[in-house]
Amino acid sequence: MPNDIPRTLKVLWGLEERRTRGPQPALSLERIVAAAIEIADRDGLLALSMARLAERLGSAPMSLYRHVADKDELLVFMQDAAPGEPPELPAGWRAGLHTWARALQAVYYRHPWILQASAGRPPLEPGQLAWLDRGLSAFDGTPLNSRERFQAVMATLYYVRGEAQIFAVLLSGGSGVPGDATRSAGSEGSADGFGEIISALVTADRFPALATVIADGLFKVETEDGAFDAGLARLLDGIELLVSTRS
Amino acid sequence: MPNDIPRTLKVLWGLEERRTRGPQPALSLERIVAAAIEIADRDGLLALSMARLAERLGSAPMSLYRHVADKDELLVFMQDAAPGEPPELPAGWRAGLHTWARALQAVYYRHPWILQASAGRPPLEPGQLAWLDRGLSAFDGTPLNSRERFQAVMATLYYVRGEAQIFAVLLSGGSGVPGDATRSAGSEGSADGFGEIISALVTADRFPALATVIADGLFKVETEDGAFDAGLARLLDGIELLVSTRS
DNA sequence: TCCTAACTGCGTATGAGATACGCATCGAGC
DNA sequence: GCTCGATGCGTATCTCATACGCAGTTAGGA
Repeated sequence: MPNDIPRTLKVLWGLEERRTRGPQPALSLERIVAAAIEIADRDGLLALSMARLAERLGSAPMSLYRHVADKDELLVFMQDAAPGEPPELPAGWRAGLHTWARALQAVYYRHPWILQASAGRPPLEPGQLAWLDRGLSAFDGTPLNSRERFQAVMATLYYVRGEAQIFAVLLSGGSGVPGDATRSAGSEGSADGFGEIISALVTADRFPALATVIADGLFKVETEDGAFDAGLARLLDGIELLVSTRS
Repeated sequence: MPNDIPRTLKVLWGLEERRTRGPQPALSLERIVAAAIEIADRDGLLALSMARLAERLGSAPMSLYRHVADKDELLVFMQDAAPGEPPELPAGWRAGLHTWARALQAVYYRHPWILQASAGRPPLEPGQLAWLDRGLSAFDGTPLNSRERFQAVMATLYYVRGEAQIFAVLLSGGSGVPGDATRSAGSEGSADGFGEIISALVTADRFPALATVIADGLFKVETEDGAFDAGLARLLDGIELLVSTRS
């Protein structure tokens, strides 16, 4: 059964034995992954090439391949390491899940490339699963059954990822589109400009419902933080309804 | 004001005038985009190169650049066109939003590459906005205000995208990870294998909450369809609570 | 009617990037 | 000291996106 486990996961879970033969390694998986995360954080995933990474580490490009099968594997390692330890959760499932969601959001805002790199499959890396476990733990002592807990946490995960996918790069200073200036000089990251563009394009005859919403000034009043919590509150309300049904 | 609008958007919104001088175009933006979507659907985003695309169209690679500024622009055009028209919604905001979510899910399952390609910014393309508008229209006649409607629809969008990002490639037949066989011969796409791998790796001492959930057989019993609706129901319940508060 | 400017298609060339292959070197344990 | 399993890395190959410029095409004005 452990034979079906791909090499990448074996390494992550510490199932691969380390030999102690050759010369003192100048490189290590940890150093490589840390440097790669640094580059991706600062300059985006596109800026992360094996050559640039090697340069940062003071080694030759091909040396990296002694520690990493290929670039895809490196990306998996990065995604495993970048989130770090999940936070301690306060008592009460709702407060706990909210804290969890916020912490996860912070992860994605700090490492927006995770959302571009993530594979189309359930999480299997220990780093990811630690967060999932922590999220599930919010429901300890709750009448929800396993399936309900899992669905609640996954729904929250989806919400956080969806929000971050749209706003993370934007608000943490990356290049959106307006003007295309690859980092607008003045306001370090904001969703302004989108309001203007969208207002100029959306007309009531073609998009009536949207035009109304825009006319009400959606893109000006609220901070994205407020919007995040407001949308999340709907989901938590729904979960609360289920919890009280089971009680 | 329309000056701040990047060329890509101008083309999409039909704001760019077409000249009528030169020879009969053998290529057209529509043909290019359609062929590109076809390739990405069938073989994945990685298989979409300008060379392969040109070959499919029976032209030379550089010819494409007469119609598309660069590959990024092509991806934006593809994302605008692929979803097609949003569905008509049944009466009642809840039924409407549910129908909308399902249709959107189908879009992502049919075109999983959209989620890999999507830019980190609010949607500005007419194709995307048509869907957003349709989603918002579900709340016509409802006591919710603009902000509440918008947040409800965005939350639903996040949910759908999050779910699809994990399961779309998987269930529509792409390569997940287990075995790495780039398309397991037998069962055309399924989440099996993940259950086995995850059970083998997750231990109660390290991930207690997760281990319990897994022990209860999460990865076997339910169809992903059922799970999708169940999680979505939580969100809709929460929205319903808000609606009834406002009534 | 013919000329020309605005287009179109595309051949060639460049430069980035991932990575296969094989050599030279190192050092723990026999 | 020898040896075998590492390690670092130079070189070479292949895939890609895309800049540049030439050549053919045609609508509309002279």
